[in-house]
Amino acid sequence: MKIGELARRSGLTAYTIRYYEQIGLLPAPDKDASGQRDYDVSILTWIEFLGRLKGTGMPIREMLRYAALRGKGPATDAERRALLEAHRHKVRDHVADLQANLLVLDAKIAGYADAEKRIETENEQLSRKPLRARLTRAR
Amino acid sequence: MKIGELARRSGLTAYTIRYYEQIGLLPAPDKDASGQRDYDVSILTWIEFLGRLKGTGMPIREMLRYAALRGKGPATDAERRALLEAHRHKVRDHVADLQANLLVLDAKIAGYADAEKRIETENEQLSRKPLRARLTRAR
DNA sequence: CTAGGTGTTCGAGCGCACTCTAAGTCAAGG
DNA sequence: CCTTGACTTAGAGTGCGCTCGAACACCTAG
Repeated sequence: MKIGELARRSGLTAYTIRYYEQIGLLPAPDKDASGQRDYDVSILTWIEFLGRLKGTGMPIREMLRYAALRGKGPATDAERRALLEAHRHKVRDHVADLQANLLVLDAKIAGYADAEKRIETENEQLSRKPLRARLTRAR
Repeated sequence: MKIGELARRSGLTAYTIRYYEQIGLLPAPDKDASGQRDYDVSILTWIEFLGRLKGTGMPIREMLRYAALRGKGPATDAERRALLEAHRHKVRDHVADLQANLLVLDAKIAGYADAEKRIETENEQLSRKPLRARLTRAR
């Protein structure tokens, strides 16, 4: 698989794929006779996992640590697991934070909704008499 | 209140406070005779609210839109409310996303845990005989 | 009177994660 | 053959949100 196809299939741009390779997040693939990158499909699994880490806000530096451990083989399993667990903790905290902030946001929105209602009520009260007057006059 | 105290009380740095003022996120406060910023405590409420928006990932550009509406008075209430509601939607989606990614992370971690258990079991099996042998010899 | 601490402005610099430009190579199709 | 399009490299540029440096002004305590 050449870089263009990998880009299409992974959702990354070719630029990003080369960048990830450059910083060591993706392993350097084999190159064909004319120097073009030739990827194995298995890279997609790794990219997808990286996407999960990124999707949970893991900075690239930390993904690099994980990638480095992975490169060293199964002896690093425990360390990798610890890294993921630590990250999971952070993400959970972050989610809790978001939810707390959402509550405040909800309250603020509810405040606007109330204000709107009060104004509607006032308008009703203001228009009740003129409305009747109009109807009366209409007869 | 001078900028240093506001920094302490708001959690922002003085640098950030000036920056926020510069981009229009904070209103320009009165200046005293020698040109120093003199803040009203009420600014703290606004800063705290900005913190909530930031805490939910709202980009500064959007906070600026909100701040601008706020500056135009209560006529913009409906628009402000709409802005907040749209943002709330995004945040909720984001939280859902995070949680989905967390599930994948959990599965990955569980995978490491399983691998570890399998190895422990193997070690147990490998060490069972020698262990007994040792205990037997110890008597 | 002077040293230290806090404030001022303006513009430059930083860390992150890409994103793109330039100049060139190469394979396949018309 | 020649064009087209996908690829290659090194390095520059972008957008975001700060963060800091330099040079200077001012107040307060010793």
